[in-house]
This record gives sequence, structure tokens and C-alpha cells, in this order.
Amino acid sequence: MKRTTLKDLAKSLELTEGTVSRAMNGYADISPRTVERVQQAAVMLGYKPNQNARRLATGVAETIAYVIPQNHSSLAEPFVSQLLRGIDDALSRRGWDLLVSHSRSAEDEAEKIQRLITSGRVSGVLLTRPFRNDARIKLLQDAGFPFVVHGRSENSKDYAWYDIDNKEAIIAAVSHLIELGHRRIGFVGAPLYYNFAFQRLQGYKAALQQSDIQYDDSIVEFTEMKDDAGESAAANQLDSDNPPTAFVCVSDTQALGVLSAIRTRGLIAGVDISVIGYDGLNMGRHSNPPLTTMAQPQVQSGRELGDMLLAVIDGEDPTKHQVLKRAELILRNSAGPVRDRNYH
Amino acid sequence: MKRTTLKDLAKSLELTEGTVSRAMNGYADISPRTVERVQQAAVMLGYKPNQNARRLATGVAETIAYVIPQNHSSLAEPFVSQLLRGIDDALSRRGWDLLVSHSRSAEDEAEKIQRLITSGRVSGVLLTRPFRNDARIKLLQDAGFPFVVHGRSENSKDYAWYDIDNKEAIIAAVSHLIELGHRRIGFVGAPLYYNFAFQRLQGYKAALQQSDIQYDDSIVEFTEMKDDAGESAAANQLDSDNPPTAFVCVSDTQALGVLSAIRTRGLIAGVDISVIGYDGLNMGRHSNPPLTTMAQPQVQSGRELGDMLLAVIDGEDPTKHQVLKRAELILRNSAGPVRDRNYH
DNA sequence: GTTGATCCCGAAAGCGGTTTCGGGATAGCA
DNA sequence: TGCTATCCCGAAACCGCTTTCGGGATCAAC
Repeated sequence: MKRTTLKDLAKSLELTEGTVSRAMNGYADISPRTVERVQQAAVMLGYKPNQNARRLATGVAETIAYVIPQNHSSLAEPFVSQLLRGIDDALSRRGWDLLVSHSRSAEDEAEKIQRLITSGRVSGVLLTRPFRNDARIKLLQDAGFPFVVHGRSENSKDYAWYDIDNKEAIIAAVSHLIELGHRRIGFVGAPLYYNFAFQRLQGYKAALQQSDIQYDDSIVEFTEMKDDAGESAAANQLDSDNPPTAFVCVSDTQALGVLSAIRTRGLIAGVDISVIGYDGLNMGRHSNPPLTTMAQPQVQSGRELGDMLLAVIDGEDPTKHQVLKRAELILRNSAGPVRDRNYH
Repeated sequence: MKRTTLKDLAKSLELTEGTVSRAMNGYADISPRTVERVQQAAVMLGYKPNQNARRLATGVAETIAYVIPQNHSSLAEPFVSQLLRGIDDALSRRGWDLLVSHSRSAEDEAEKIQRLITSGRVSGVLLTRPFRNDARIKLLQDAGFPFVVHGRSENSKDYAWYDIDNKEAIIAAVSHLIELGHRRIGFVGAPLYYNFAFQRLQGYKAALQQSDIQYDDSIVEFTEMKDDAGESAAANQLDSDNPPTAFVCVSDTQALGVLSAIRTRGLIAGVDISVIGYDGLNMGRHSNPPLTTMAQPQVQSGRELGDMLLAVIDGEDPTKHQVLKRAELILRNSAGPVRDRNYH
């Protein structure tokens, strides 16, 4: 099962390894005839360059890493898969590889990144779910290592990122509810050290302000991004003296929990209580009722993220690669006109 | 941003590169004192071995590839992510890397596998969704390359695999329906070139036979594993003259589509028509109604798959690594007692 | 027929590790 | 003290490919 190596190929062609190598890599100083011969022999002998040798020699790993944070809640994970597909699309156009790495904790993640970049295994890193103040980003910056962030931290002017306008998206969601007549709108948020969570909260506040609605922290909560957490958050508010008539959530996962809480209480989401999620997960089409949500195409995101990272690795100015997308409101059935409070 | 290399380390310790290398790799011919010194210096200087060099020298890639087939339907993808986490768990105990590779078609996949194994990038391959007669498996076998399959092909005695007992699982599902009084049970299957699809069909037939129910191919369909496909399959049957009172599906994805079809017709799943899915996706908890399904823990599967592959790479006999698990019936609300046909 | 430029290719030095081999220094024993 | 066994480490080859450098052939031009 010995692989055919460059040496074998060279020998069979009565050429030098160096010459063959240059022929395969499109150097100009090789005659077309020789190139032709080499390529034919290569397919004949089934020659595939040993990537490890090539990477060692060139110093480029031709691999990028996608680092998945510890607490990606299980229900949110469909989009990880979609994203991966998109990234792989972008990379495979160049024949690059995609490494995925899970982390157990924030420190673990920093540690893993450190190892990844100093061990020469990857030539770039894709970060996700940045904190407002993110040590990983600082680490990559200090190391001068190519990276792009899916999302952005508070100070995002110096690196490449791809994000959706979180604030604007939540404003759209809340406005939609307001147009439906809702004035008491609960907010199911995420921990504020996530910058997206912070931004979405800003959006919530801004939207209320636009309509002269008083911000009331008794109906805003910050929970884990899990269905259970969303459910209990909603439960608290629904059981209170002055429950909201609608919820906006920062994730579909939590929104599904909210739907459960509503259903459990004999109420009908979209009729008695409105709910808007965030992520546009496909599965929201099958929830009870189907979930109105803020969406963004994940495969496409992955593709763009991959291309961006490639560009940055090629030496392009990271700050030239900062793209902000808009989320789209997907109307399904979980949000409807406000209804007079005839329950409770 | 120059990395510290083995040479640097050796120089600073006034030792040879070879000696330092052996010290770091736990060779016996290095005095404990020297090992100690080396290790300290290593952390001092932040030395991390260059993986490409190491891989070139040792000939082992310390990386395994997970090859995701083209048509993993989007709704089934949550479990890909879970699986990846499990695999990564297993690998990271050794510090190995996980490469994921998507393929666009069956040929593309064979091509990618070929490249992966001959380019020295990986030391093992994880296959999934095998066909009854799978060219990829043959390719890997012929190459003598370490691999393990998630699932198995028709002839599975010669390689390592991890599978759930598909036939038994469907028997359990169908039997459950039969116990609930159903006798006319539709089957929403998948293309039979997938071996799991074939096995599940076998289970369906066997279960019917056990209860002396005639197999009726007018209520069995083989569709893509997508929600839409499930929906239209169910639609056909529901709109027929003699519709089934229950469905068993080979995936949750399809089952969700079936639920839609039922709902669309003003019927209530779990009351008017029963449905059982397959996969145990978490999202089934939030469908309408929550989906009764055959489940299997995916993270755990990933972990075991990873460990198995590692073992095979270590040279263990692949045929010693064939594990068959049982799926578990998760009772939710989409399957209930048969009801008199008072609709239609 | 020289001269210079041009075209191709050979030679060789890495890239950063691993691993075998052999021998000097030390220890053990007589 | 002398001899052998043991312990450590240095030396060097090697993994397979890339890339710079230099020079022999070839060709055009004078």
C-alpha cells in the first residue's frame, strides 16, 4: 500500500523531483511539453502529493478551524451543520480542509486556539458567538493570526467579521408586534456578555422608545439559550399579575420553550399571546404553532465566512472585510393581533 | 511572530534536537532530570511542536475525517452536530483532530475519500449512511485504510461498524401501534439503496407478519428524507379511499411532514391518526403534537464511533469492533389508540 | 561564427520534526 | 584497579515536498 511519491514520479520520468514539483505547481520555467508529460504520469501512477510534506515545506496549512463554543444549545445546532456546509463549500473550491474543534469552556477554548495556531495545523480561524469583550479575539490579534468572527465584539473595528444587524432585527420584530397592537412585550434575552445578546437588548429598548413604551425590567429576562430556560422565563411572566401580551426572544430555541409555556397554560400562541423567535430555524415550521421568527440563511453565511477568511489569509486588509446583513422577518403563525385580556 | 522551534529549545538547553525530541516523547533513554528540564523550558518558551513536521516524520496524521454525504436533509442535521461533538470528545483525549468534509454526490464522495487517504492528511475515516452495496466501503477496504461505518452495508462482516438495530426498532414502533389497535399502518420509508432504509422496511414487514397483517404496498412509500417529502407521501395516503390509521416513518424529518399533512386536513395527530418518527430529535418535543419516536443518543454514538476508529487505527481487528445498539421508544403524543374512522 | 538573451532543467538547501545507531561516561562488580 | 554493563546523549539520516540559484542548450541577432 505504498503511496507513490514525488521521487517515484521523478524517477519514472527521468526528471528531478524539483522539476516535477514545479511542473505540477504551474511554474513558468517548465516547458509545456514537460508539464504535459508530468501530469499524465501523475494520473497514471495515481500520484497525490503528501499534504504534510507540502505543508511543512510551504508553511501553509491549507486548513482552517471552526471553533464551536461549549454551550451551543442542542436545539440551536441545526445551523451549525448548515454553516459547516457553507464553509466547506468555500474551502473546497481551493481544496482546503475544515477542522472543527469543540471546546468545553472559555479557557479551554483559548487554550485550543493557542495550540491550533502555534502548532501550524491551520492557517486561519473562524470564531463564533463573540463576547462583548472577547479574550479569544485579543489572543488572535496579538498573535497576528488570520481570523474572522461570526458576529462581532464591542470593539470590532480592527478585524474581519460577518454579522447580522442584531439591533435592527429586534427592532423589526418588536415593531411588528407593536403594529399588531401589542404594548406590553416581554423580552427573553441571553446572557449579556454575549455581544449579540447585548445588541438585541439595545434593539428591544430602542423599539420600545420609538413607540413611547416604558421599559419594564420585570418582563425582561436573560436566560440560557435553551428551550427549558425559555419556558420557565415565560412561565414566570405569564403567571405574574401583569403578564405581557407578547414575547420576543433572542433565539428560536427559547421561543419554542415559550410556546410550551403558553400551551401549558391553555392559551394559544398567536392568538392569546404572540411570540417571535430568532434564527429562522427550519424546525420552526413544525412547532405548535409555526414560529414567526427573524431569519438568516446559514449556508450562505458559511460560504461568505469561508471566503472572507480565505481573503484575510491571502493578506487582504481585515478591516475591508466587515459585512453586516439584515435579518428577515418570517411570518408564520405565532404572532397575531393583540387580544383583550380575557384570561387570567 | 516566529514560533519557537525544536532547534531553539535545544539550543537554549544545550542539548541536541534529537535528545529534546525524545525527552518530550517519553523515551526511556533520557534521564528524568533532563526530561524535567526540557519540559520546563518547553513551557517557558511556549514550545508547541509543528504538527506538519511531526506528521511528516512519523507518518501518522493524528487526524480523522468525517465525511458527510450530500443529501443529509436539513432537518436531520441537528444530529450531525451532536455526533461531531461526540467524535471530537473521543479524539481530543488524544489530541487528535477532526476534519469534516461534505460531498456533493456519491462520486464526489469517493473522489474525496480517495484524496484524503492518499494525501496523508488523515489516519482514519468515518463513514455514514452506507448503501446496501457501498463503493466507499469497498474503496477503503481495498486500500487497507482504517475506517469505521456509522451503520452498515449489506455485507458487514469484514469491517468495523456501529449501528442500531434498525429492523428491531421498526418492529418496536409498529408493534406499539398495533398494541394501540392499529391494523392499517402506513410506512414512510427512504430510498432502498440505503441499507438502513432496507432494514427498516424489513422491520415493518416483519412486524406486520407477526400480527398477521397483510403487507399492502399502496400504503408504503419511499421518499427523500425531508419534511416536504413526508408531507406529500402522507397526503397521498390520507386522500386515498382507504387511508391508514397510523404512520411509521424512518425519520423524524419525514414524520414532521406527516404531522403537517394531518393537521392540514383538520385531523389531529395522536387522536385521529397516529405517527411515530425515528431519530429522537430534540425538536420533536416541540412539534404539534410532540412526536413519538425511536431514539438514540447521538453524542454518545459519536464518542463510541471515535473510540472505535482510534482502536482500529491502532491496529485492532476491525471485526472485533461491531456494535449493535437498540433504539428506544420515546412516548410523546403523536401516537394514540386507534379511532373509529369517523372522518373522510 | 560569436555573443547575449532566453528557455529549461538539475542541484541542493531547507521546512521541523523523529528515530536509529553508536559510543563516552558512569556505575557495578570482581 | 580493571573490566563489563548500564545509562544518556550526540550524530546523522530521513520523512516528501518546495524553491532558489545557477548554468548548459538553444535560438535569434549581428
